[in-house]
This record gives sequence, structure tokens and C-alpha cells, in this order.
Amino acid sequence: MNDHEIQDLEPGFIFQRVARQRLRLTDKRLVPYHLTSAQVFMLNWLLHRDGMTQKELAQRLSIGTVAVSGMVDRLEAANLVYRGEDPTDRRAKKVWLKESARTNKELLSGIAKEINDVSFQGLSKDEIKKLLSLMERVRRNLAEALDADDASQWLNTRPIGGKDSDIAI
Amino acid sequence: MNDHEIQDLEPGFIFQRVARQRLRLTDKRLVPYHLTSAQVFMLNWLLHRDGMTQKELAQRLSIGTVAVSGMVDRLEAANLVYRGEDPTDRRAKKVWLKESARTNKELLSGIAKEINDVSFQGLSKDEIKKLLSLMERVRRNLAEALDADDASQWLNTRPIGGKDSDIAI
DNA sequence: CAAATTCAATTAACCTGTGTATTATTCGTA
DNA sequence: TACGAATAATACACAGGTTAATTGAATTTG
Repeated sequence: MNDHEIQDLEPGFIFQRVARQRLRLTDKRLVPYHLTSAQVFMLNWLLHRDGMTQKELAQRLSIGTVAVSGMVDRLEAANLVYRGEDPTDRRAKKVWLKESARTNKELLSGIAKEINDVSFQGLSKDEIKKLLSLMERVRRNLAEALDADDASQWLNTRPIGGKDSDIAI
Repeated sequence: MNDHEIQDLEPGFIFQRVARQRLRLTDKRLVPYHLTSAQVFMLNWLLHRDGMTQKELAQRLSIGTVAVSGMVDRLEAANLVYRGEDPTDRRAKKVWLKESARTNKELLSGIAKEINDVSFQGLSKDEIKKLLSLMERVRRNLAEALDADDASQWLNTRPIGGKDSDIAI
């Protein structure tokens, strides 16, 4: 297992795999409830505070408003949330929980706890704390970089792979 | 910013965001080359070792063979790889790099390095090492759990959200 | 006030991942 | 040897993310 000329790509690769495998494991636990990890993240924010606009929800979840739109569609179809109007802005829609979602709070946090236990097995409390605080710093670094990036613009267009290499639409 | 009743979900949320924001930033840097992060991960394994079957590639990347199939399609269309036959197994296909991909190795690792620099800004060498080794342990924990999970089976089917809550197909 | 711009949500098209089912081939074994 | 089980790739259908374009409402500004 010395497949390691990788080096530079390795960090991203580990981050990637940890995140994806956590999702996979969580999704497996959620199958009986016909829910997905992403939906649980959203429900959790709503359990914390109801009636946010989709825009606000998107910011909380660090995803685009388009992704929120689709997810609210599915949660609405699943009878867990509903859209209401924003009295002060007719463009916006507020998302509210239905009772059916509210009554299952413990179930969801139980699953979350189980996944954490699995993830952190063998790590001391201090190590877990350290890990999370380092990850939080990385998260902030990336958030900053993305913000800064949006400010400037990135031109330049030179595909690799030769003449027929335009895979973009 | 005390939106923290979250707790149990928080770790997964941080992992999630770090992974996704790294991808977003990387994808932005890759736009000029008409490549995506996932494609770079695959190209990198192939730069390391050519001529693996798609199955092997899937194992290295910890993704399913279906995902590999699609990605190889797109990389083939982009003139960066091609499929060859496996002389010992006519079911299998081996994936080979084209020269056009091989000549851009430094470019890709340059971008990878840049993303790492951004991610780890302000962290000491020791902290980075610590972070990666802790993440690696988490990764192994999750891999084990997923393996164990595949061994047993998960029945039980009880959707939350009341009678009309079946959003599953 | 009217015109121009900004903004929330959505649609469309795409990439990447999943699970399930199919097909063709290989392998184990009776 | 022949048959049944396992396996590699893939088609299909879906979730969830992205960007770009559209629509309708709000806001800025001339």
C-alpha cells in the first residue's frame, strides 16, 4: 500500500473520502426513513429555526438557492415542510416545518450521534476537539478564498488535451 | 453566530463543507482547462499507474464502477484517455493515458499545491500533519464501518412524515 | 414618477455520485 | 465437461451539487 506519489492531491483526497463515506453511512442508516443526509441537514436547521427564506437557508447550508429549491420540493412532497409567503417580500418564500418532521428530532440526532461515534472511534476527546478546530480553520480559509475569488474574475481559456478536447458543452 | 444547537450534526457538516468548498475552488481553477476535480483525481492515479481496469480504478478512487464508467466516457471524449482491452479477461477494459494528458502533469499538481496552500494557510507544519493523520484515522473508521455494514443487512421500513410521505420513487 | 438595476426563486443542462438490473464472460465445481 | 455462481462493464433512474438564463418583484436612481 505505498501508492503515494500522490502527495499534493492527497489532502483533498482524504477530505473528499471522509465526507463522502460519512454521507454514505448516514444515508444507509436513513434508508428506513426515506430520508437523505442532505435533507437531514436542512431539517436540522429548520428544527433550529423555522420560517427562513430559501435564500437564508442556502446561506446556512452553504449551497446554492437552486439546490435548496429542489430539496424543498422533495421535502414538501414527503410531507415534512411547506412553503409560505413572505409578507414583506413577494419574491421570497419561507420554509416551515410540518409537525411530522418536528416529532422526529431525537431520531435524527440519534443517528447523527451514531455516525460520530463510528467516525471518531479510537480518538480521544482532545483529539476530536483538535481535529474539529483545525477543520474549522481550514473551512474559514476556503470560505475566504472563495469570497475573494468571486471578487476578482478568472479569464484565460486554454484546454489541455489537443484539438478535440472540448468536453464542455 | 451562536447557531449551535447543532452539535451532533456539526462534525459531519464541517467535513462536508470543507470537502465541497475545496472542490468548488479547485473546479474554478480548472475551468480554463475544461477539467473538473473528479477528473483530476482520476488522471492523477493514471499518471501514477497506467492501464488499470475500471474496477481497479474504482477501488483506488473509492467510488462505484458506474461512476468510473461515465467519467472515462468524458475523459475519452476530451481526448485524454482511451480504453484498451484486457488480454486476460474479455469482460474488463483497461484505461490508458494519452500523451496530451501526460504532458500536463505539472500543471495539475501546481493547482493542487495552490489549493493546499490556501486550505492550510495559518496552520503550522505540525498542525497540518496532525490534521491529516487524524483524518486518516477517521477515514479508516468509516471504511471499516461501511465494510461491516455490507456484511450485515438492513431491513426495517418506516418512513417519517405520515401517510403521504413516500418520496422514494 | 419612470427606467434601470438588483434580487429570490425557478428552469434547464450538466457532472458526479448512488443503487438496481442486464449482459457477457469467467470461474468453481458437481 | 457442463452448469451455476460470481464478476466487469454498463444502462437506467435518481439525489444533489454546479452555472447560466428567465421571470417577476423590489429597489435605486435619474
